[in-house]
Amino acid sequence: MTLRLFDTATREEREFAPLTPGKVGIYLCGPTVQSSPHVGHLRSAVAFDVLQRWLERSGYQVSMVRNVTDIDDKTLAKAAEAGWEWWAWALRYEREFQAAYAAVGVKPPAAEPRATGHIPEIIAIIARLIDNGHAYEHGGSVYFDVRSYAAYGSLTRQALEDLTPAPDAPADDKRDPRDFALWKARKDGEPETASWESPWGRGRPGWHIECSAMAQRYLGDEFDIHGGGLDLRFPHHENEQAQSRAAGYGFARLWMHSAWVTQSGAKMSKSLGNGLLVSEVLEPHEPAALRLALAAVHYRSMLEYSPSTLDEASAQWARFQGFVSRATERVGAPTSTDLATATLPEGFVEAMNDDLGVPRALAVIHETVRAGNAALAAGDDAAVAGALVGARAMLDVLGLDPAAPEWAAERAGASDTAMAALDFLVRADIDARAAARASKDWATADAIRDRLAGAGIVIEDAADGARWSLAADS
RNA sequence: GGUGGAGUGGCCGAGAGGCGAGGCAGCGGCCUGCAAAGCCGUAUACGUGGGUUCGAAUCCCAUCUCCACCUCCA
Repeated sequence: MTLRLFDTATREEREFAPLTPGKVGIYLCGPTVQSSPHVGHLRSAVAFDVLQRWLERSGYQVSMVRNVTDIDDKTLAKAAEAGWEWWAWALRYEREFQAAYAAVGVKPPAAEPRATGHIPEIIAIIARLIDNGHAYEHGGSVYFDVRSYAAYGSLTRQALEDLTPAPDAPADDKRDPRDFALWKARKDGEPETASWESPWGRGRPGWHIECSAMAQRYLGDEFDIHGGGLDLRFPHHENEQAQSRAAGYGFARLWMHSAWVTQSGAKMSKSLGNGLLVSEVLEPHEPAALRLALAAVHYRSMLEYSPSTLDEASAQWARFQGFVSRATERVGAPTSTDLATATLPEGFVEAMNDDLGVPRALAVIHETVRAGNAALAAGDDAAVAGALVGARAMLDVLGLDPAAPEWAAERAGASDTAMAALDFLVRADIDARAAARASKDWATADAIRDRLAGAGIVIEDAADGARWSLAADS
């Protein structure tokens, strides 16, 4: 069975066939870096990170391009208000986004281009659109002529006459009120550094044209997948597609859109004031639990976020972690080759191939972990080893292998040497407790356990002796 | 007004004509000195009203409610 993906443009699942065999080019709309990232931003990033990991596991070489929109009206306005240079303001938030992505295990993209670094490419496309009659200049600004392009509205199935006017310029300046800006003439009061020379005078690019230019620069005239949040479909993606295709390029062959995070049914967003900052969520919870919570729901379904969401994810994460560490202690860690070549359960593969069915894939992982835990209790080491390899390989596809370096290090928040030293100290207490238990001195044994618990160290008794671990953060 | 999406057990969430996904919480049991972890078991679930069908959460009709995009938005 091959991978099938839901194409938002045709609204149906389609068999995925890359333009170039063995390779996949993906353009993902990244953040507009004008304020701190919230949980919703991470959901989109995690969803496409899982796509990348599944494609890679399936043998493809993936070029993921995720842009940074580092200039726009809001960035300029907010920076001015704060007395910052706009570029310093943008970079500050770009760093916050990068840190947030990294925290939840999103792989760094192959390219992370900034809009302001691609002015020549942007100008070239605009010039081409003017030449072929799909764009026109007025007062130093350039607009896309929506009526010149018959397919306008096709991505989102909207008729031109049903749309409300684009508000990015006075209607008088445009041939049609729904025309949108490709190039914005510099306005009085805007910083000199926020404008560039162009055939139409100084100015800066419109939002949509940036993505058309960067996608083409890194992925070519036509590429496999364009992704982004569902809220970008219109006008952003509709306009991107119109520009690029009107300019004569094939552009994206398939569109994927991730749904958003809701709270009490309402979309999480800054403008509604219900945006939950990543920094707030990560304060009491492990990043891996946040990633699990965001990945666990199918990417096209709304994800209802509540205070218990992270508690539940933490519990699941502890279950995965517990099995992996117990099983590893018993049968040893599989080699990276074992993990890379492991045959994944059929149910898992089918679920992932069916438009990334992570919820069903997760169910298979739970089944594997349950079988592994049972084998652990039964002393069936061969079965334990099999379950360990399988579970880790599947979890890795979701970016959630507990033994992967990013999570293993995060868990302890300490280096290997510090952990070894801690183990040496705790071991003495465990031995003392074992002696007390041997002589049925339960009071002493419990006192030792309680004392360790007070220090955040959890003791678990097993048939072959006690083991310790650090308590979960939450 | 236009274009879409959603209503599933206490909660989160899959599924999309016929064996009650999975997780979290709860309850009972096993294990344990007690715990913890783990395992086993445990649910009159599919917004409402009709209809089609041997059989519907899944199809059809009607209806109610909620959400989103058409402003910046992942």
